[in-house]
Amino acid sequence: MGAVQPTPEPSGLSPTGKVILGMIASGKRTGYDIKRLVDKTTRHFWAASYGQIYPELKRLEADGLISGRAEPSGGRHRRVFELTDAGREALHDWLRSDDSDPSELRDEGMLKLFFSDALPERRVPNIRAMRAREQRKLEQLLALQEHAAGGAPGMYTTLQLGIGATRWMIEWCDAAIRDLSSHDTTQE
Amino acid sequence: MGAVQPTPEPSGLSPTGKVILGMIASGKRTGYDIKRLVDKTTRHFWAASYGQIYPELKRLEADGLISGRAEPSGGRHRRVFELTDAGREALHDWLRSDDSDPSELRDEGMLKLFFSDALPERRVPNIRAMRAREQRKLEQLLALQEHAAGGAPGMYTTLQLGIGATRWMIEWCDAAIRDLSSHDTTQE
DNA sequence: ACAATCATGTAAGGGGTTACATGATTTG
DNA sequence: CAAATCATGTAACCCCTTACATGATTGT
Repeated sequence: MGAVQPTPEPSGLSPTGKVILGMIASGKRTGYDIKRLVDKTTRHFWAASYGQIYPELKRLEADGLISGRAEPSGGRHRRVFELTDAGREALHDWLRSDDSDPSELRDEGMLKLFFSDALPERRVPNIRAMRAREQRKLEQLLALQEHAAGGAPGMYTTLQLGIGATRWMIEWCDAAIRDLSSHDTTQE
Repeated sequence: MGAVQPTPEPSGLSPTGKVILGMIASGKRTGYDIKRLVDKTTRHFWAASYGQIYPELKRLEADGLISGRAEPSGGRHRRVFELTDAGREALHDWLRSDDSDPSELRDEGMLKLFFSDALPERRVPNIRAMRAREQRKLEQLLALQEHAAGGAPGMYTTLQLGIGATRWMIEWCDAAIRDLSSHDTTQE
């Protein structure tokens, strides 16, 4: 009864806190820098928006994990953050933890496929649409590849994983389209 | 200025609304049934909780897309829902739409891998932990397979997709562990 | 001059989970 | 008779995105 104790995260870090600490670990960054970096690198498996980033920067600073100082560029408002010792320790603690939240996926194309018995003639078109989305994603990842050529191993490895998984999905779609097209051409 | 108009979904259906209509399309269901079905089938790419399901059932009924009637089993409170004509139409409209929200992934293991340059000795152990999670997921999916043997094509196909993708991930982890273990045994 | 980019921040709302409260029925 | 399962529902939070407000600087 009474107050519900908020399930304490193993690391104490919020989801967005993790990505912020990680991004700041490789150099001083502004909130804006972090957003750009996330969009360019982790976006396909871990997104973040301004509405999360700026408030979380405040919280992390209040908790003593990062420290920011004003570094205006011209007359332009600008706060650059770096890790404190406690922040680096928190990051390492998190990276050392063996348990992670299970990966979460939400895929509307798969849901449509799952329910496609309610409208069987849409099954193949929907798989074609899935394939098109994966193709677009693949192109985006491949575009990042050259930019990330001389990058750190972590970045390189996750990008290769993303590219490989996306290619696998495209091939799966092709195989599924072939299979379904052969033995029910139009009618059941 | 003034009121912010809430970006209207193409189909008008909320995310949870989609899964509810789809689940009810194949037979009359209670909220409890829907939760069980989701956990047994779509959970690995589309989750839903009681806290979403029951309020959404009310909304869908208020919108005339489903209709529920009391069918107590013994003295036990029980409301069974089925699609109205409008509900079936809404489901079909959604299934016919070619655009879907892009698939979203949130994977803490990949984020740790991305930042692993901050603690390189944890790189391989973290991939091993990812592999273990995927292995557990594979076992769950394989367990569903026999239960879903005589199931509808949509269910069968999405399950095969999940199994295939998970297997691909496990193999990727194995290859990555091999590669990383060979050319930096302990030191850089 | 105009547009693009750099830069910070907030308000409102959407969507979600967890934990709890409640109680009947079935199964071992 | 105890435990599991069936069944409904809500309150409290958490996390997140979108859209907006604001303004300086840089590039064309």
